[in-house]
Parts: sequence; structure tokens; C-alpha cells
Amino acid sequence: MADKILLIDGHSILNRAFYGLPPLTNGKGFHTNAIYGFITILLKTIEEEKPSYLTVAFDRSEPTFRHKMYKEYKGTRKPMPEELREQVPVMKEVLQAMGITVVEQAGLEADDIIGTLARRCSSADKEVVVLSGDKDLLQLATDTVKIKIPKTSKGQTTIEEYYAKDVKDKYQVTPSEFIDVKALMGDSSDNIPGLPGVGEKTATKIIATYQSIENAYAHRAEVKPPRASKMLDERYDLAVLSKELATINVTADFPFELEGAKLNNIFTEEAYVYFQDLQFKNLLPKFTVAPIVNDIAKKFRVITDEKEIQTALANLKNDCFGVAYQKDIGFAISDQGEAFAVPLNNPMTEMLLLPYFVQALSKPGKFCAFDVKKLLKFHGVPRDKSWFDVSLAAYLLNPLKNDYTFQDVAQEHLDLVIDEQDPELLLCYEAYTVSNAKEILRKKLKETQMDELYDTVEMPLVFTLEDMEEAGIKVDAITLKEYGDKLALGIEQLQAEIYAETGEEFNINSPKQMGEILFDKLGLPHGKKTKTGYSTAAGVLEKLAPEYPVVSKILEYRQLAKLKSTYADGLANYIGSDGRIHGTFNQTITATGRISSTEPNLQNIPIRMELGRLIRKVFIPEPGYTFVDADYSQIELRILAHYSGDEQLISAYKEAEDIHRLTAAKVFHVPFEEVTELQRRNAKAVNFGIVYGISAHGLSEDLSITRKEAQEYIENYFQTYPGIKKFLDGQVEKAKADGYVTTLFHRRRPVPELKSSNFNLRSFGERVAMNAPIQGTAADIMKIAMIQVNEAIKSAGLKSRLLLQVHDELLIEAYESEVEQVKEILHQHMERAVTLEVPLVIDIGIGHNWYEAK
DNA sequence: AATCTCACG
DNA sequence: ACGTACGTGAGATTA
Repeated sequence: MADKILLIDGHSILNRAFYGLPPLTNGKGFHTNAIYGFITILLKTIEEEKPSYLTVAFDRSEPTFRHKMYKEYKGTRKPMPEELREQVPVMKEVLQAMGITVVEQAGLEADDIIGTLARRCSSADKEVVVLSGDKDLLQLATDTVKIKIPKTSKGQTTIEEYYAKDVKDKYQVTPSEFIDVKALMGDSSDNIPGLPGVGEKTATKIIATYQSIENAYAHRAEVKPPRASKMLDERYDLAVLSKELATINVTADFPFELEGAKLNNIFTEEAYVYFQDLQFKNLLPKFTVAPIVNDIAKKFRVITDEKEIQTALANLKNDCFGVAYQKDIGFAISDQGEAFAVPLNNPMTEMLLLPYFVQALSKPGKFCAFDVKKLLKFHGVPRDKSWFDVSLAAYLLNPLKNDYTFQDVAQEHLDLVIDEQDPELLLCYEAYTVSNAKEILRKKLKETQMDELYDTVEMPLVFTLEDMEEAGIKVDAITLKEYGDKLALGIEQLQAEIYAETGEEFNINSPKQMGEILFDKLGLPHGKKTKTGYSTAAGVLEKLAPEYPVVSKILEYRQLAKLKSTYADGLANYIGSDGRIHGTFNQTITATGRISSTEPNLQNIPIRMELGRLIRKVFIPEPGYTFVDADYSQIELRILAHYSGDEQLISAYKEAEDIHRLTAAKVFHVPFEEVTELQRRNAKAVNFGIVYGISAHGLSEDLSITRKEAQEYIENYFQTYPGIKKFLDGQVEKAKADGYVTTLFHRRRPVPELKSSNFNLRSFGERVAMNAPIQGTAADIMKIAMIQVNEAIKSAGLKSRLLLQVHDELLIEAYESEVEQVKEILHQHMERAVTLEVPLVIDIGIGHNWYEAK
């Protein structure tokens, strides 16, 4: 069989991959989706075709002859999005690292290179396969030149294959006639003018009949329809030019050595480095050559003998240890570049193993770990020593990641790729990574001015959160059950009524079924559509409720169903044997620096609606204790007032004036005393909107007013408080210039969206830049307050305990005789956590359950 | 696994 | 001409 050569149209495949895949980035924020898609399709095609030679052709960035021609007609092309542009040079480097020849030539487009190579190779008796995303290349098809075009439909990629006869079958014309068809119909994306009024159908018919533009012109009088006949006669010049533009040059002059394109092993060491950097983890196993000699693992040991464990522990040097513990696996300790693991196995049970772990942690010295809070849960692990939590440092340096793993830290900060399957060695790697990453992370924290934030806020907070998780909150299981039963009754009742009124039994929890019943069957006017069907969101249904009583019942059903599934039933599952719920507070989740709460989420317990709010009655203190609840009054607006330096706002807060009323008076130009309820409510919404990064659309949606009115509110607001406008604009400017914004305590929030070519994403980035410093500073202040409140309670030897944080609120289970002292501590440390231009104020509530206390 | 909906600050 | 308020987590349905 003749040798086969595969020719790839680089830009068109890269383009397809870019638009066909969701945005992917490596840890450094570099986009990788186009390269990934290209490599995937490249591997698939090599697998299918098994070519002996391979070449990828790219356009050069300089304008080519044909580009110059279009410019006279259509101006410039749409620019390539930045997210794709940055991938092009790297794509070429990756191909070169894989030993694949890349051809690009000034003055030639990739099409011309491929056309010429296809012609030369098939003359040299080679089989030729062309891979392109562009069907223009079909003009190159012959009996021995095959064109492959990937097509994506319904998420499935299939590759269509065309020899000359397949082109004829599908398009009714031969490959060379295909040029004339395209020339007649034109192609706006390629800036080929074509003949006005001639589309695909007409063009195909003309060429199928006359074989070429020239022959059609010779018979122009007979050409049908008359419109085309006329155009051919009058604008033949346009047709000729179009044909020139549409024709791929197959006789271009450029050097090419076939032997240089020989396809060898593409999984080279050089390529491995690129794949690591791009984080194509699933492709790494394809590399069979041991790419990088990894001698770190040589320093790892697995110890099972108890005597040896003793010896290893005794031999630890006292400086800085890395420690790791994995449930059901064991623990590992790293010391000065070495590491050993003590696995859990028969006969080493957890009971026997834990004391060794605690013994190791009780040695003098400093300790690094990936999740210190988790380690503190083990009985006997000392807290009063120097801990360094690597996950927190990694989070501060980039708070946008979905999860934090020590493998990612090793790759990003130590340039070490860990591809280890053995669980015990993996544990050694973790211990090794955390001990070795400490210094570099400290250095980076210092460089970003976040070392103080780390040392005085994030790291100490670990202990506060662990105290809170250990304390848990008592829940009255019996009352919770009764509450659930009551909801179940209501749900049953409403369900029956909804079925009766719609005349059908369906799953009310299914938005799909509900949409069909409401909008198709009953013909109610539908509002927004989602990508899968009608929207049945509360906002849409509320607009219909006054006119259609059944919709109100659906809304009520939804409310009850939510309360039952998420809260009544949901919370019951988390009540422990001590009658308390011990949730988890997460410190490395949010982009802004807030903490989050999971398993269960205790930060979204209902309060806004009375029926939901009742559930707070099941959260109760121990006998002899009382709840003391403290929340910051308008902390975000106060931070905004501080940042803006606006004298009116600052003095209003100093005088404890009603800020929403003041805003209403200014924005609506009425005397302070004459502000109506509605005006105050609207002004409050504007104040909220400002904190979120105001947009006229968002505000109009929230207030059910027109965009124009919302725009006027906003303009009046900025006129009233010019300092706020200046501050918000400044944040957006800073984010554009630096790529991030910061809080009062130097916490960073990167804003990569501002670089996007997508308008919506960019607008989102602007709102983020305005909101993050405010929300983040509030989070910082609350964290500082929590640490201080918790410490003050403990150092005063009180029995009272901090239980929950809900962003601007702290809940304390206070021993009854300590209530006054606790209130004093809360005032002291929450209101004085930081000194701003405006006072910080808290409101305190007291009660025998959370409902009463708030 | 993705989508929709809805609970909170 | 476009389309969203900022930040979260959980349950139910559907693909």
C-alpha cells in the first residue's frame, strides 16, 4: 500500500475546537480548550488513518494576497477572541514538541499550503488525507485525496469523509465545480462577494448544468432564473473575481521535504512537559517513555513495624514537619525532604495508629498540613503550636478555584507533577508537598501583601471554626418532626387542589411538566424561556398569580415542598447522637473571602417568610443557656461610606440617621420628613444595588420599574454621592489595570472576566470589581471579630460558646449568668474589630430559640 | 452531571 | 442589540 500523508488545516481545527468546547484553563489562567480539542481530534485521526507522514499548516498573521483582496470589499475580518489568540502560538510549540512539522508561509493561506501539498504528494503516488473544519477544502478531493471534516451534533463529534465521488453525491457537483458554486453564491465569512441574489440552490443548479462559470457565461442568455441570468451578464467581473478568491492555489512555491514530515513517536519528553503545563491530565498516561526521572519517591518509606515507627518518630529533627492523614489509609510525616508513611492495615487499627500520629504531632516544632482543621478533630492533637495550613495559603493566592488539592499546589508552586497511584506513597507526597511548599507560599503571600491577613486572620480562624463545629447546635428533633408533618398535610391538600384545578395529575416538582400544563395545556401567557423550556421561576409565576388562582397554589406548594425537603427532613438527617447538628464551615470556597456552611448549610435557614421562619424555633440552647444573637447593622453600606469618603454619608452614620430615608430624600428631591414608605423602600433597593455593582436592568427588575426610571434613580444617586461613584469607577479601573481588586486587609479577588471579548462577561467583571472589595472587607471584619469574640469567651473562662456565623451575624449559646458579659464581649469585639470612618454597630437579640433571638 | 428552583446574607 | 443584579448550598428532576 502506498504511504499515506495526513495534512491538517491548523487554524480551522483550532477554531472548531475553541468554539466546540467550554472554556478550560490551566491553573495559571491560560486558556487551553482549543489546544485540548485539537490534540483530541489529532489523536483520533492518527488512530483512524495511521498515516506515515503528518503536516499541519497555519496561516501567517500577515495579510495574504487573498486577504488584501477582500479588504477592498468588506473591510477587516472579525478579530479573533483573546482567549483563542493566546492559544495559537502555544499550539504550534506543542506540535513542534511532538515532532510534528508545522508549515506556514508568508503570503500563503493554510488552504493554499494544503492544496499544494495535496497535489504534490498525490503526484508522488502517496495517499492523501486532509483534515479541516472548513468544507471549502472539498474542492481538493480526488480518488486518492480524502477530505475529513469533523461535525458536531448533539454533543457527539463525527467525522465526515469525502472522496471526489462523495462530494458529487452530496453536493451534485464535482470538487472542481464546487469552486464555481461557492464563487456564485458567495461566502460572507470568507468575504467572497458572489453574485447578488444567487444562493446555494441557484448556484448548484447553474453549475450542475453548465459545469463552470465561464461556460454559464457563454450560455448566459439561457441561464435560469432570469435574475441569475441578468446578474451573470451585468456582473460577470464579480463572478470572475469571486472564483479567483474561492480557488485554492495548488501550485504554490515553497520548500517542503517529505522526509521531514515523517511521523514518529509524538509522545516525546518535550511534549510531556507541555501537557503537564497545560494540565491535560487524562492524556499523560499515553506517554510510555519515562519522561522525567522522578527521584523524590526514592526518599519515601512505608513503615509497618511498630519498633520502626518508634525509631522513625524519635529520629525526627525539630524544625518543620509536613503531616498528612487520610481516613482508612494512614498518616505520613515529611522531614527535610524525606517522608515516611504509616499505613492502616491488619493488625494496625486506627486505635493503635492514632496515638503514634498524636505522638508525632506533640513533638516540639512547626507543622504544615493541607487541612489543619481536619487534623484538629483527632483527640489529643495539640492546637497551641505553630501550624501552617497550605490550603489556606493557596486559597488566598487564588480564591477562584473550585477545589484545592495538594497535587495542584505541588504543580503550581513547586513545579512538581504528582502522578502516583499507590495511596501510601501518595500520602508521603502530600506530607512532602506541604512541608516544601511552606516557604514559597510564605514568600508569595508576602509579595502580595497577604502575609498579615494569613497570620492574623485566616490561620487563627481555623481554630475558631473548629471550636464552632465541635460545639454544634442543639435541635429539638420532636418539634422538627411535628413541623415536617404539618407541612406534609398542607402539601397533600394543595396537591389535590392543583390536580383538580388543572384537570391532570402531574409532578408539580418538575418544571418541565409544570410548564407544559400551564403554558401548553392551559394556555397561560409565558414569560421568559430557559434553554430547556418555559421558565416557571417564582418571579414569572408571581406575575400570573393574581389572575390565575391555581398559580398561587403552585407557589404555595413550592414553598411548603422546599421547607419540608430541605429543612424539615434535611436537617433531621444531621442531628447527631448528642442531639446537636455539627455542620462544617468551609474556609476555601468563596471568591470574596466569606466562609461557607455545608452538611448542612446553616447559613440559609429561612427567615424572610413567617412559615419558614418558624423552623428557627427548633434551634435551641442547652438547659441553663440562652441564645444571644448579634448582627452587624448595614455593615456593607458602612464600608462603602468609609471607602467613598462621602461627608454626608459619614456624618449620617455618625449621627445614627436612617440612611435609606436620607438616600430617598436626596434621590427623590423631597424633604427628609416627607419621604414616603415607597420612596424609602426604593432607596433601600438602590443602596443594595450599589453594593452589588449596580445595573439599570437589575434594579428595574427588582423594583418592577422601567429601565429608564431605574437609570434615573442611579444617576440621581451618583449625583447625590459623587464619592461613591468615584470609588466604584476606581475599583473597575484598578481591576482592569492590575487584574484584581483588594479588600481593606489586602485580600485579593482576581477579575479575569474583564479581559473577555464577551460583553456580558465583561459587564459581570465590572460588577464583581465593585462588589468584591465591599463584600470581602465585611467578611474580613467578621472573621477578625469571630476570632476575638471566641478568644475573649475562652480566656474569661466562660461556659458560653460561639455556635454559628451567618455572614453578618454571630449566634452564641450563653450560660444564663454570663449573658451580660457575653453581650459586652460582642459589643467590644464586633464593633471595634476595625476602626473605620464610620462607627460599626451591632444589634443584639436574646431568646430561648433562634426565632426569638433574631 | 447538568439544570432549575429557592433558601440565606 | 445585547441580558444580569453580588456571594453561597441543597434537593428534585432529567438527560
